[in-house]
Amino acid sequence: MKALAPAALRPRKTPHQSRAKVTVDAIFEATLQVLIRDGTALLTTTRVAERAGVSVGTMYQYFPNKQALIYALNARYLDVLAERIEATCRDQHGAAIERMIEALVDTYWRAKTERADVTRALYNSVAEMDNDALIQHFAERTNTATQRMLDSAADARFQDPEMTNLTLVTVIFGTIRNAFERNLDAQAAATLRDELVAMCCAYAVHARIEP
Amino acid sequence: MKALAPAALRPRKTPHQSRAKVTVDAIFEATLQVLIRDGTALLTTTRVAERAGVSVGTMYQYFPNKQALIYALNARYLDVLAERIEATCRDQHGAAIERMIEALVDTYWRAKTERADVTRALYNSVAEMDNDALIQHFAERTNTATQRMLDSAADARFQDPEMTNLTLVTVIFGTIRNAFERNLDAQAAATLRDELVAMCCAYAVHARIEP
DNA sequence: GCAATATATGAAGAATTATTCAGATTTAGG
DNA sequence: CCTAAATCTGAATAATTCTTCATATATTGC
Repeated sequence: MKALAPAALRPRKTPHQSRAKVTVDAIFEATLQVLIRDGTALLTTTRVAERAGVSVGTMYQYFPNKQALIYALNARYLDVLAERIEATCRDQHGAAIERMIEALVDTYWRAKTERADVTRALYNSVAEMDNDALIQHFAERTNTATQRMLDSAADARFQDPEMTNLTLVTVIFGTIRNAFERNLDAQAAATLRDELVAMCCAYAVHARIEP
Repeated sequence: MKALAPAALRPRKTPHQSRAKVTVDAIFEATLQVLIRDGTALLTTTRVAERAGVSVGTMYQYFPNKQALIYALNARYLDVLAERIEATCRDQHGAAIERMIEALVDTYWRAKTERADVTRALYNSVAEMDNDALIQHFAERTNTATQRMLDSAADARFQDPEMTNLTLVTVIFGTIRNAFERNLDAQAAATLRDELVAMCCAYAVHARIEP
């Protein structure tokens, strides 16, 4: 289900032996750590290799260039995030609309918050590459999942289900990102989270076809 | 009202003669154009100087380093944006809550959309610097403006005005950014915009103290 | 145990780029 | 018109960094 990367960013080869898988994982983990500790500007191939405990050449065996490495790291992250969202949608299949919204906000909020350093590091890294394809792919995946969930709501049928879905996901994901950037204290963050849920629930209820 | 930049990013000197002002403006404009045409990775000091029609040395007369240049460019952009938001808030002082929200969404949406290439270029450029101070300053300015507007609403008084304000601006700014990233077609974008307004209005009406 | 294949090494090469500074040119003000 | 201050120039410097490749080591399947 991974997004197909642009030619210049596609991995060179996929590891077959188990030690190679360990190596690639180490490289990913090292990249993330360097990104967190030193930031995008200081992310060099040698630094990554050093931290991963491998030589630079090894990195170039799997990634054609530095960009491809960052691209793959983000693809990996978005893949996990999309999976979590899909899981939430499956869990809430057939539930009440308000529970769906609560669960969706909860999942996304947690994903962004629980490792804030990772989130921040990856947000900052995307400038290094053409991330349109990634975002587009992520949007399609999550849209499909949330749409399917919404269509199954026990207590609601919508006038324009596609639009209701688009509005909800854009508001939820956008708001959470913006909240994240504001560095709110725990108190304000928690309240904002609740307000967001309430707001989306009120919207969804109004967007229903009158029962 | 500009944010005070971190020491290492502070401009070296401010132009006094008129030709110097022209130069600095040309440098800013050139930076923006290179950012739009070639992207962050290809933004080099020589390229900027070339496009601005000045020598590299001139650039270093006003900015201690490349980062400072990008920082100043973003500060400039956010300053204009904040001014536009403040103007909108002043215009709507004492109006009905729904008009306020409509106007706020309109202003921010327009600012992001009307020069999408600029918006995109600057979004991508922020990874090159420590932009926390900028975002924080921007948030404070706009928060104050919208709070003052909201408190003056002709038809509403709120239980928790600060929280209502924070929720509204976070939802509005966050949603618009996310919508922008989704590359929606004009049709979907327009509808989403309307839905956002409706959603915020419904929220605001519910957050009122019962009249 | 032995090819064949996969994986790892890291010094060397090539290219790019940020930044400086000593000197030239222009402007302002008296 | 003349001096001091402001502004501009751009070749040279110094440092960094990506990427390659010939060689070495490890693993697999037979």
